[in-house]
Amino acid sequence: MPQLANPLDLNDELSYTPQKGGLAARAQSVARSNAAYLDGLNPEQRRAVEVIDGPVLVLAGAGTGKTRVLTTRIAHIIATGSAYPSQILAVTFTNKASREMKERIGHLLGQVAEGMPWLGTFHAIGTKILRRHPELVGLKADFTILDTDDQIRLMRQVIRAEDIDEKRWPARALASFIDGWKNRGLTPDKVPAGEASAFANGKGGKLYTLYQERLKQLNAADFGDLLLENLRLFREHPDVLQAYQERFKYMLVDEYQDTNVAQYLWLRLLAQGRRNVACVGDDDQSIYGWRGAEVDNILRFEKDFPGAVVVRLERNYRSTGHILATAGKLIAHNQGRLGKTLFTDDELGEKPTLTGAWDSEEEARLIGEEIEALQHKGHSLADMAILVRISAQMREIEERFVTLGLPYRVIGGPRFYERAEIRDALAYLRVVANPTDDLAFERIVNVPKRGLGDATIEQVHLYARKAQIPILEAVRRLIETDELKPKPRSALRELALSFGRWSTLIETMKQGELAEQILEESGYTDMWQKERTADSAGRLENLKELVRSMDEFPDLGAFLEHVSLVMEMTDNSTAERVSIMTLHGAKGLEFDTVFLPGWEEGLFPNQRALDESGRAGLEEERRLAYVGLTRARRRAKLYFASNRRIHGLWNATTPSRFIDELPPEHVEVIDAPAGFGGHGGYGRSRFDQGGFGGSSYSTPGWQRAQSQPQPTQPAARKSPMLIEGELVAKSTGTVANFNEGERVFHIKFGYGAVASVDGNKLTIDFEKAGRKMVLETFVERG
DNA sequence: TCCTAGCGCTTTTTT
DNA sequence: AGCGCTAGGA
Repeated sequence: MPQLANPLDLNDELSYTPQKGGLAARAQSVARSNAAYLDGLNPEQRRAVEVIDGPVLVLAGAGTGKTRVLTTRIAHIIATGSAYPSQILAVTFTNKASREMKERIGHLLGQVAEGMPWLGTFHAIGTKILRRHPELVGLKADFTILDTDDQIRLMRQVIRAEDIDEKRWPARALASFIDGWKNRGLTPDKVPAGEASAFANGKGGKLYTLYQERLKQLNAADFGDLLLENLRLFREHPDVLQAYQERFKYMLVDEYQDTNVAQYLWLRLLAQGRRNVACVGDDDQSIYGWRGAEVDNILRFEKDFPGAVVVRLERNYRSTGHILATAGKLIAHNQGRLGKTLFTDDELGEKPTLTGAWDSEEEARLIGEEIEALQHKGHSLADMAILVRISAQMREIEERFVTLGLPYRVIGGPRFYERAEIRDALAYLRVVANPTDDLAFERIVNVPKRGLGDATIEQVHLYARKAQIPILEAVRRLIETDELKPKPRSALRELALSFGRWSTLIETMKQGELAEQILEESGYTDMWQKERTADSAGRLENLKELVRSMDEFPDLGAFLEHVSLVMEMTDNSTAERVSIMTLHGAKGLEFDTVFLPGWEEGLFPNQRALDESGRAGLEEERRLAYVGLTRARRRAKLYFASNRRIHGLWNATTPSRFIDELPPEHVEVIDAPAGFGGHGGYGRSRFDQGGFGGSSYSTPGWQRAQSQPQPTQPAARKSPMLIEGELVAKSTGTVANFNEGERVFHIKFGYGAVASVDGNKLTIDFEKAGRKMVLETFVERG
């Protein structure tokens, strides 16, 4: 390799000699003593591990030992002395995946894999590279990484500066345009003209350019830039690219089906050097098309790398036979697959079950009952999960679990570092660590309230712009003049002095302690203590947790870097709980029992996915269903409800088309739910109806059935339906079909007049609630 | 400058 | 229904 000047001199690590007793040395001795790590691999896995030279594509179906192959392959490369750990590039999508991989490599080689500096997420590795050559892309080494929130605030500024109506062209929408472009590796000059003008009457491209300029002024990069700027770096500086191509003797990529264009280009540039690249993925589990992932990347791997070895992993070690057959039949309905058929030697096991519920509340109740039943049989709650299509489904399930006292945990809810109080605290710390971080400063300049309003902020902003200096510096200068009104002036002086003081403390104080002092002296803690709302105690608790976690890092800078790249807090709670999460969140996980509620048209497949992406959207939804089913080791339990509340309104729903695509011989249809309304069957229900001991008929569907006819509900149910029929017959009566002008009564909105009729949807002018659109089934003649 | 009533939106989520 | 944001008034 050519001699390169700093910081391109990569020889430091390339000339590395294995330390005595270090990772590589140990691994080599493992290899010499017969490569025990290869034991237990099936022939395909073994091939995926042992073919280390040249391009390899591993098509790894769900549960076929993908992670094992990846980690063993790394171990093998090291153990055979083919490369040092520091010469292997291994990329994942999530921090979780890279953590897991680090751990498992450590296990394989008998110690923690600290010697793998280039194992990480795309973004972490992109950042690492950028921090080595920041000046080549117009940044400084301490550049700030903006999260989505910062990003949108900055775009809002840009939009306002251009005098564009924010109502019509919200920053959020611009953010998704720009994100989309960055995902595709497009710098402002490369965006197709048509797309660039789609936003804000032709100003989209200009806004993108302005936004990028602002980022550079602020010495900041957003998530997209972490990769995009790498691409620019590699393209504009071939010597740098070459140095990395030579450094990375072997490359491994996890979840290759999820790569977007930018990531693909990045990988391709690096892999063009030695061509020792192994991509592992499953086209059937590609569920991130909506955020730019290109399944095509996996489909065209063989074209990009002629002569690539393709290995299919189809032996499934996770699920029992019926489950696998069900999932396999479902996914076979997709076209354009690379085509894998999973098989297992495991027993057939239990058939997946399908249960129809009256409404979503009953669905939640049935799930709760099933969980309790399993629990009584000795199953652990930790081995069960409920996988939903959208987060909104979680609420009813949670409510039910709270009623039952069933411990649960929601995975992937609002994230710790995204909570307002945490972001505020972090903003203080960011300014202390880097006084030029304008966005952070602006965030907390008036939090807690210091009597600084828009007018003052605007004034400071203007001054800073004119003088080309950071805002905090502008504040320092302005308070020496008499341009500010006395009150804001003294407030700003106080704040500037505080920041000056805190900055000097960095050297001497441990970061956690410093944070505590800052939160105290700034009045931030006070602010929440004074506000006695329901959640203020929780917020103070979060702040404490933040301070506590900070000291695990060597210094403030390391902590902040961690926060911006790893937006999650490690959850150490080991308590035994049922997990509730979205199907997306479940990828890569597995459970003995998986509950899959909400298999209804419109919800799953999701109507919006269908509307926006048509057939491709439908296929992605189907892959999502496949992912859901294949999470189950022993039991998969599917549910659909006939009525579901959407945005507050009850809607009649039909079962998902995916249900019809399941193989009947492998699925058990649970007939009438064990207890319409709770316990026991028909007779008991009748008894309950008398109202003794509290009626368990509390579902809206039931209440509705009691109050009015249900002409739109097909009489599909068996015994419960009969009861309902009886009740329906007893209640008011006539088949509802409303005419304009008719006076009606709605249980919630009261009396009103029908303004127009559209199928079963009525637009009604309510006397109290105004004009609303409601379903016909919710009103009666008044 | 701060507070509040009203309006509009609402899939999935990582980094 | 529920939330967040904005505009407009005190």
